Amino acid sequence: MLVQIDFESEMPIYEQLRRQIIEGIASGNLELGESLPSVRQLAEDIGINLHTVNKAYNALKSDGYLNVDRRTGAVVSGTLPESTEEFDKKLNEEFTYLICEAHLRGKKMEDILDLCSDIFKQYIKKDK
Amino acid sequence: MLVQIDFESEMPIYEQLRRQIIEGIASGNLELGESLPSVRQLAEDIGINLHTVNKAYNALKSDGYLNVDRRTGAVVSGTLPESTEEFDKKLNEEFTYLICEAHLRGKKMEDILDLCSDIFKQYIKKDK
Amino acid sequence: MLVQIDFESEMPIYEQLRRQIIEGIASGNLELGESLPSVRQLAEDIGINLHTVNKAYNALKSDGYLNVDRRTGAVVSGTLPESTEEFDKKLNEEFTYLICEAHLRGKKMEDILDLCSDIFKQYIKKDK
Amino acid sequence: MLVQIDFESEMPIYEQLRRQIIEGIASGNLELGESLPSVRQLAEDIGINLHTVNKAYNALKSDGYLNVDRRTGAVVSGTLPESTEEFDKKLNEEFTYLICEAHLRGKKMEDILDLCSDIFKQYIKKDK
DNA sequence: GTGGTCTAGACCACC
DNA sequence: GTGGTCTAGACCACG
Repeated sequence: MLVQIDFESEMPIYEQLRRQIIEGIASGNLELGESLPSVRQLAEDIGINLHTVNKAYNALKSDGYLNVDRRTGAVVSGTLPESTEEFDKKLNEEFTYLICEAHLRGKKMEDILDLCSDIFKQYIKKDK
Repeated sequence: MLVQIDFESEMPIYEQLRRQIIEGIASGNLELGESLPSVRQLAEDIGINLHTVNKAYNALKSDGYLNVDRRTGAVVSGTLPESTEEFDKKLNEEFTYLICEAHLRGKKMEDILDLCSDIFKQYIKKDK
Repeated sequence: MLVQIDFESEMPIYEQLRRQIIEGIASGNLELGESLPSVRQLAEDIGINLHTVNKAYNALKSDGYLNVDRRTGAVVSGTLPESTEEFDKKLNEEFTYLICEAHLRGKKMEDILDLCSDIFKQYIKKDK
Repeated sequence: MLVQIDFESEMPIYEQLRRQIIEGIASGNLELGESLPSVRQLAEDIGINLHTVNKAYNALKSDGYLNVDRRTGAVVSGTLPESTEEFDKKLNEEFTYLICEAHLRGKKMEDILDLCSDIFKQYIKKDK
């Protein structure tokens, strides 16, 4: 799996990494149960500090996406977390904001729905 | 227009404010050309720092949503900004991440499309 | 509130700190909504690194005991987290282990119950 | 006696093993003077490293729960260790922390005492 | 002045 | 060799 960090971005590096791993799992590039590189290895590959990788891994761990300990290293969780009320709320808020701004920029409802369908078709290759 | 700040949120106050103004314009609660409260006034109403409101207004100005000058105060732009390549890219990235995580949490494509439609119908009341 | 770290202990410093803050809240030495020292301040007082304090604060934050952000610093949460199935399980396991070992060391059921009552009476001064 | 290791747990394997042996002795599943499997055997049964079993056995030995030597293998002590001041202190500290956190999660003194009684009745079947 | 992020480098526990 | 902990010091975002 390829990781692409934008060092100019306002988004923290660990957050970019976190998101890309989530996208990797969703798209099937990372399979359930698959091992991830060690923090040191990945840090070296990307050219960042190992603590930054560690932070991303631990964030994913506490959300239930990864199992990570010193015995096994980091492994994609075998069973993914269920939807929580909190997540639904966050999802709703984010979508609301994005759709509002998209509307102001001239996007129609159709455009948004098409965009979502396209993303779904392009990224989501495996049912979990 | 009512502004609701969540002081416990991870999201910076100025960003919460910025988003609510965008949502206000999209929903028609704020009309094109309408005047916003002065920086000082809004800061006092919400109970936040004056610089925080300023930061939100300036961010909206540089995106073309507001016109701000010393004499007239802050006014919603009469003509909203066109969609830019940069914006499309950001929109695509955000949607991609959200949809991937939603998928991992068990959401189906239908759920997402329904959510988008619902938001559109609920929030977007006026064509610009 | 007084913090006492045992630098010889096997228990990580941040974990000792975390526990003492929990005990402080339970005993009423720290009131709901009360501000804690800044990470820098507390780190200096104790003579440890600020990142270590930060880690303790963040652990307490993610368990819902503290609110911590750069606007307000660290504050004891106004509403404490509810009991979760996970917590109950952990509690049960820990008590089971401790009681078994205590039994092997000659403690009777009465001794254990007395110990628990005593701790309750000594530490828990306020109903939340 | 059945040993159940949770490889996902934060707790080191040797510590899980150590605790389960203590619980086994307390519950009477392991009798005083009873032989334990050899390090090699147990390691193979559980599917863990030989050194890990060794570490658990040695910890139990130095606490007086096991006699371990090259000829006889590991045997549950015929006479269990007395309570020490050090142990009492540890017990007190652990109970204090657990009770404080339980209180914050809404447990009443009654709940805690009931839990302790239940565990005692369920686990402790034989007097030593 | 507050916490957040990132880097760097050290030592330790576990397996 | 793996992650965990701790230290140290720098810069930034926020209010």
